[in-house]
Amino acid sequence: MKTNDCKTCQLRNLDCFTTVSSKTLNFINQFKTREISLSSHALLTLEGETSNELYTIKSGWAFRYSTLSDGRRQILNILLPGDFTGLQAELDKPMQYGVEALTDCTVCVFPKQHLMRLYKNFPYLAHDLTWLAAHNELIVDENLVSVGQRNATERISLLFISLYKRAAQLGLVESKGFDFPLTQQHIADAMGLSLVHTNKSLAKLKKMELFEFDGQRLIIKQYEKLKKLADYYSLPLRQRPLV
Amino acid sequence: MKTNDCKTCQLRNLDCFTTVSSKTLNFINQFKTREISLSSHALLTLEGETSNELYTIKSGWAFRYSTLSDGRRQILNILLPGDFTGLQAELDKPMQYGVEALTDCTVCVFPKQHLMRLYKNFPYLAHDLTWLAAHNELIVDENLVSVGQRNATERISLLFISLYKRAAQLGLVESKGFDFPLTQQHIADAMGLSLVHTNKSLAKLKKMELFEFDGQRLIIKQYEKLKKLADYYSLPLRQRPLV
DNA sequence: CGAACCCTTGAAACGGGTCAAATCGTGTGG
DNA sequence: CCACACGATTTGACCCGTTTCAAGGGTTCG
Repeated sequence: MKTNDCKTCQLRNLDCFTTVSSKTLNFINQFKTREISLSSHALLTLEGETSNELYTIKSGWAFRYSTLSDGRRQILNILLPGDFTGLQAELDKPMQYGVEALTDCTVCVFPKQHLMRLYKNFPYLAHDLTWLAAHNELIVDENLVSVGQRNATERISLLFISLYKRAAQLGLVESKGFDFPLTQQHIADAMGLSLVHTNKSLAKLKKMELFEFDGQRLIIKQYEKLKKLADYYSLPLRQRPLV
Repeated sequence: MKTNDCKTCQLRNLDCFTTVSSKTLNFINQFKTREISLSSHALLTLEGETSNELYTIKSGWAFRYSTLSDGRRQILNILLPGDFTGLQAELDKPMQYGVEALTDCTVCVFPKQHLMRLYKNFPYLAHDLTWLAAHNELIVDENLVSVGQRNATERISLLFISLYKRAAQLGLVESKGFDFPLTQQHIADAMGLSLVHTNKSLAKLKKMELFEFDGQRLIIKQYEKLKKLADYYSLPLRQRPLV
């Protein structure tokens, strides 16, 4: 048994992920070419680089971003364990975005070249991949609504609510709090705000006692109020595939 | 032969779309349950509604949008002929977004229920579907970068450049111009700007002679300057699947 | 002890939002 | 054929949220 065998993957024990047949699991296991360990701030992929690989975050947090030529950076999506990325890019074409680790991460790597083998032999898995691609878009959609229509405090509220829910699904939340590796600069870049204004908006929400930071932990003190402020309407939760 | 036979679909004559085997084409043809004719302003799907269908725009323009409870609306993506939507939503779950026609449209409808049959028997087609889902995300990504990082004139420039390229691919551009059914309110809602400021920014770009309107036609007068202003780096163009 | 990073705060400038009103079609009904 | 309504576009004035500039303080780590 390989040390990094998919059969023993801790994520599969979480009931937010679907279960798959052992035959499928075997395939995933041999489809996976390797596992990467990234330390915080390390880059998984570069903008403009070509990549022939697909990635699943096994542990840790990362983010997908895109920068303009003058350095302005937009964070497109925060990646949590179980999240999948790499499909957006064309084989042999430079990618429009990069992926950077927020914490130490382990990432499972799959070759794009053999993707058709998956589609030919594992239609259910293929269907899952499409689901994941569509689900990723939904998250970007949500971000776009925030950045386009909400003001600073609403955006931050929504970000917190949304990450809270995703973390909770993964069993990362304990007594209303979870490890939160984003700096204020990350929040600013994700929400299309300046650092200074992000700081002031955070201070405002803090004074309203909607949340607090305990070191690196974000504690959601008043979930319902935060939700209302963000005008949040929940995405339907269901089991999601893990590739 | 059905009147709306996929084999005679005009879109397939465009060389921006991949060709498929006649067997596959037959399947697509019978997979399609019906065709919808929408008039301008008509709603294809409603926010919060459940839909068990997938849609391809056959002709006309439409847009996907999401609104907050107080009425603020974000346009997520403009849909042109050949564009595909509906994957984002879960079967039996309410959708987060609606789709509205910008012009008179015809839309091809496929049932989500029988999607697995496609995955089981047409792996290449299944692969195409995933590609389409990922490609859709790329467009939303691009919008998010705009809305998050660019100022008003940059955003509008990018929107025009991006629609120009998409229209050109479809053979809709003639002597630098193409039919442009968006109102200034649409542009505002897509770019996260107010109507008034959109109008003033448009006036500014118009005075710089970067573009002009000739009735409903948008004419790109200085493509390169517009591109530079938008800090545009082009998406790789390749043939794309048409389902 | 300094270097690097992150968070915090104040003051001033500005881009974009809001309010209000006029103009310009374009289509409709009397 | 004119009158009117309605939607879309313009324009001006004012206001406010956010950005920018600047500086200080905290913490970690070599």
